[in-house]
Amino acid sequence: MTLSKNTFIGEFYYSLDSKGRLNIPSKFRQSLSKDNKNTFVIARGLDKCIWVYPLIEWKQIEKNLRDLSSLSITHRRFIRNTARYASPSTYDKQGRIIINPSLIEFASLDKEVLIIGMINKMEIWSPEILDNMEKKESEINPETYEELSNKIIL
Amino acid sequence: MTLSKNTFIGEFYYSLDSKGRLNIPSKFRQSLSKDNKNTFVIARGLDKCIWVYPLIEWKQIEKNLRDLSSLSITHRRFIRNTARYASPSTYDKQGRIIINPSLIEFASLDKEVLIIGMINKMEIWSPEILDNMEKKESEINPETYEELSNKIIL
DNA sequence: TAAGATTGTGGGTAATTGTGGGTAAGATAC
DNA sequence: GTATCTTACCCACAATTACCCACAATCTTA
Repeated sequence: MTLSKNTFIGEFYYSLDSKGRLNIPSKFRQSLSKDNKNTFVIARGLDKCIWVYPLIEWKQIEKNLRDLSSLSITHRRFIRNTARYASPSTYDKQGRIIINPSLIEFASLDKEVLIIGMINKMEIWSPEILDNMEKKESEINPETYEELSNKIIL
Repeated sequence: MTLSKNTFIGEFYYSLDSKGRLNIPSKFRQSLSKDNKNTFVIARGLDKCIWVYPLIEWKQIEKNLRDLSSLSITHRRFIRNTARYASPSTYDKQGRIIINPSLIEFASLDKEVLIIGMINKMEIWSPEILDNMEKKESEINPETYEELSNKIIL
């Protein structure tokens, strides 16, 4: 069953093969709308992971980036860092995308890889790296948590 | 008799079979609205149990999560922790959903399972785990009741 | 009370999915 | 122009998942 279009939830352990190919979970493929043209945009995450956007979602980000004024140094740097490492990737008939070597290195990916649904995008992690980060990070800031609990009723 | 739509009350002891299938109580199925498309979303509870949302209820959560910006690390973590362990499950002609192994492990489920109606969702418990928790936890703090009394009229 | 419908539980079969490798077309370097 | 490397496409196969049928126990209804 597919829920909302272009929305991803769940976690999946998949393997990155010797050619740098990674399967997109079937559930994720099914939730994609046609106008994505079987294409994702792959980029550096803000954490030590890879972000994979459906084309449509990425276009929205591009639109938002356009609205940032380059007069601000912060804006310039943000746009540069976001756009610089992004690249499109169409999946093959088996449903696999190719992750380029520089991103594999950035996320320290090995053969076993963890794919996490993050609503508007997916994240690709080295399981070890994510474990370490979860341990290292302190608990979620209580104040922000309060703020979130007002917005979101679980 | 079914009361309000997509609202669950009561408790039921059911069994989890060898394929990880769990029957949804008939009473709960009857109270579901059509637009749920026979689908639930299963997720980690904040306690050591599993939360089962009707599709419609979950979509509201997704919508709220979508409005959080990934620029905030707290938001990212919140989205990750919420979305990661969630997965959709459509029930079969017998009215059963599949609980995936990682959630079964998380909630320490054995064959006998307790399903509790929690108004907007249901909870799935190992009866032993719930007993232990109830024993360990002291009574609900009287002050907390005072605070609640401002929000809820019984 | 008896007959029929509904419900909870179990298992078998067919379709789908994840993964590996081979081959041909295209790009690049010599 | 040829040789080497890269990239996209195709096929194969094992493992998992989804779908179907069966049946006993319970509940409903006439």
